[in-house]
This record gives sequence, structure tokens and C-alpha cells, in this order.
Amino acid sequence: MIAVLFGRYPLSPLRSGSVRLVIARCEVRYTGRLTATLPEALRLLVFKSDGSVMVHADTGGYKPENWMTPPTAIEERGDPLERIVVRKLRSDDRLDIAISEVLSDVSHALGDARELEKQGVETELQEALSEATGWLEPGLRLVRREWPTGIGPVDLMCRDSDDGWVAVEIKRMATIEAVEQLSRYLELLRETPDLAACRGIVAAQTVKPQARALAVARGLDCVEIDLDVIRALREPDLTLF
Amino acid sequence: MIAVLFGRYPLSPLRSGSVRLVIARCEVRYTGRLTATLPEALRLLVFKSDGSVMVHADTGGYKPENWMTPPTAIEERGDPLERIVVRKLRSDDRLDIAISEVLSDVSHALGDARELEKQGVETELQEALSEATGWLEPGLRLVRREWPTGIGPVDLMCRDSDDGWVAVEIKRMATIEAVEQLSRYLELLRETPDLAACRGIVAAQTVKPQARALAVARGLDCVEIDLDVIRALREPDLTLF
DNA sequence: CACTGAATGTCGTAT
DNA sequence: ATACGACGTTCAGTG
Repeated sequence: MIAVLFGRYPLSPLRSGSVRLVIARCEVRYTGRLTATLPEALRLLVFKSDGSVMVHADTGGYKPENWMTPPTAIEERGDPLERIVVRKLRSDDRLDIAISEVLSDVSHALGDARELEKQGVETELQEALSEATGWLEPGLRLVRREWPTGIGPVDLMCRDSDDGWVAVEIKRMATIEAVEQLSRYLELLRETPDLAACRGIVAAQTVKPQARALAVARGLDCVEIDLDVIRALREPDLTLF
Repeated sequence: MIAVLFGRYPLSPLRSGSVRLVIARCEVRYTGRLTATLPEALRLLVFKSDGSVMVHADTGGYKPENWMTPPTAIEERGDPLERIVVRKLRSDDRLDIAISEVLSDVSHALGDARELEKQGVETELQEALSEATGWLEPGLRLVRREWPTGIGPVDLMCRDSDDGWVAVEIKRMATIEAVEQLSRYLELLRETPDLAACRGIVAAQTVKPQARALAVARGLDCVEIDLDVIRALREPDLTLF
């Protein structure tokens, strides 16, 4: 492999732990899974040390107008900067940045950042419901969380007041996909004689209308759950009123 | 409404058409659909004039570690900067940025950027195919695009050379999910007597092997399409050779 | 405003 | 590598 050495920088222009911010008048073209062209304008270019490249306008929120995720190889040409080509390794994707004017070009060392900690809602929903299955249906009791099947675990496996089996799929928001997922599980579960009559319940904070329609067509029940109410059920010392 | 005026800036700190880039040692906390906390570290903060806020590390690619999409209200406190609170309007989402050190704080006017042009998205495939259904199968003719069903529209509804109905699902890349989607449509369509024998075709630029296998097992056809070839069909003055 | 489906989705994980 | 599910998905289009 021959090192790529155009312009001022070698293949990886950034030392570990830094970002490079370029304000430049440029035209950008992405070719790969599709072709996306940005006409010439002043834009913000962000180069991260992991090889990420982002092209941002001053609007458009969250999403870059164009970008490339790692791993990448970055070539630069010209001094002053005229052109940057970002290639995605092991792929034909590429980002061509034609630069006509550089207003600013600075790098900042950032160092290593410890990791982001997330406390999700979905897990909490499952934990809460597993201790309050009666809220889904009177008399429903938990047999096991994460009941294994050949194609993935059922969130909750329960038995109803008549001892009939009930599989529960939990989502924050239930879409058609949630109904499909539960349908697949049931299809498999019902091959087991004991579970031939297993019912299904989709439990979610919100159930999309089309998901509900499909669930009904498939003979599945839908239950909308209120996390606050369930939390209250779990903590009897906290009353709702 | 009382204007929010902490620190140096009023509610919307940026004039139209600019970005503000801050390199700062900070701790960030998002609360909303979940709670996500970033421990103190040097980070890049990007404020766009549309109200977007992004918190980036030097790694992690494409995605900000934390962010807020418009519409937002931004409060700043302290000089030097100590704290930034970003609130999402009409929502309880908020981003708290506690700043211990500012290494850089610059704004750049970017002006208005003309829009991004994309080629090769699914819509384009659908447009092209709708005028060249014969390419999918000899004699196939379009009856209607976006044929409505209770669970969403069928991309193309056609009739074949024997006047039999054919539902077509179009994807850029067909995965198992595309096959599932078409299966759902057919399940519903076939409840209508006239459509009881409706066939299905998955049309995509690329069809994943497992998607093809599932399609075959379900009695659906798969066709890989070449957008360039179809374009050529639509524009007879352009020949392929 | 709510709902739906596409996306260069991205990102992690299990197979 | 591929498939699959989750994501603070985001985003655009439509009723």
C-alpha cells in the first residue's frame, strides 16, 4: 500500500483525540448508495479523529447534509486547500469536497471522553410490567421473562386466570413490526403441543392504529400501559392520590 | 411571554445563517424520553441558527453524543459561560450543559445554502418503474401507484398479460422486511374476491439472499432492477450502446 | 396535528 | 459478512 500524501496531511490528518473544524465555501458530492450533490455554499466541515466526516449547513438540525462514517481514507490537495476526497474503506462510497474558499480551519485536541450512560425507558417498562402483569389482564401472572424461542426471546410469558398461556411483547411504541414480531413467536410457540392455544398480547405505551388493526386481524390483544400507573403499583408506599 | 435573558444572549443567540462552535470542558445531561448523562470532558458544541444543538466527541462518527432538534429555546448563564440549558418547545425534553472551561467559542456566518439534491432514492425507483413495468415482467402494465390497503399503500398495482393482478413492492435494497411487507399486503388484498389470486413481486436494485429465499418460499417473485437501464427505457433518445 | 414509511438511516449484537 | 432489532431514531409527506 502506498501512502496517500497530497497537500499538508498524510492519510489520517488528525492525531488521536481531536476534531478539525473547517468553514469553507465548497461544493460537495456523495456517490455510493445514491448520489447527493450540494451546490456551492459556505458550510461547516467537521473531521473527527476516528475518520468521520460531516458536512453541515446552518440549518437542518441533527443531520449532516453529507457525511461519511468510519473507516475512511482522507486525501487533501492544494495549499490553500482545494479539494478533499473521503473514501470509505472496503466500499465504493466517496465524498468529494471541492473547496473554493477557506474562512477558517482549526483543530482542537479533545482527549478521551468517558462513555455515555443511558437509562432507557423500554427496559424499565419490561421490569415494571414483569411485576405487574395483572395490569395487562386481571389474573395474568408471570411465568418467565425473556422466554427463549428459536428466533429470539418472548418478553414475558404468562398464564391467565384459566391457566392458558399468554405471550407478551413489550414496546415503548407498538408499530406493525411489533405485531409481526409477536406473530412470529406465536407461530413457533404454537408448534409445541402445550402451547398450541397460546394467546398473544402487545403491550406498549402507545399502540399505532395500523398496528392495532393488524393485531386484531391476527387475533392478538393490544394493551396501552401507563408507566406512571405501573410504577405506583410497584411502590405501594407511593399512592396515586 | 417573558423573554429569557441570561448571560450574553437572548432566547435565540444566533442570527439567521450562522453556526456557533464551542470547545468546552463540560458535563451534559439529557432528560426526556430517557436520561442520558455525559461525564465531564472536552467536547465540541455546535449551535445552528435553526435552534439545533449538538454535542460531539472526537469519536463516535456521524451521531452527536447528545443533541436537541428544533424548535428549541436556549438559555445561557454566566460570563464566562457556566451553563447552557436547551429546552425543546412544546415538550419536556431538555439538555443541560454544565461548563467548567471554554477553550474556544466562535461563530461563523454561513448564509443560505441551496438545497441538497438526491438521486437514486426509492421514490425515483418507483417513478421509473411505474413507466416501465414491462421491465419487471413482459406484458405487465400499471393500474395504479400507491394502491391503498388498510395497512398502507402497495407501491405498484399491476395486471399481467393474462389480466391477473400483481402487487409490486419496491425497495432500494430488499431485505426480509420487504418480503414481509409485501406478504402483509397480499394477505389483506387476497381477502377481496377479485384479488384472491393476486401475485406479488419484490423489485429492488439489490435483493439480499435471505430475502430472496423467503420470497421464493412465500411464492413471491424477485426482480433486481438497474436504474440506469430503466432510465434509458424512459428516454428512448438515449441509447445504451 | 397525528400518522406512516423511507433513510447513504446509524448502531449494537448475535449468528 | 449478514441479519435483526432498537433508536431520544430523524425526516418528509399526507390526510
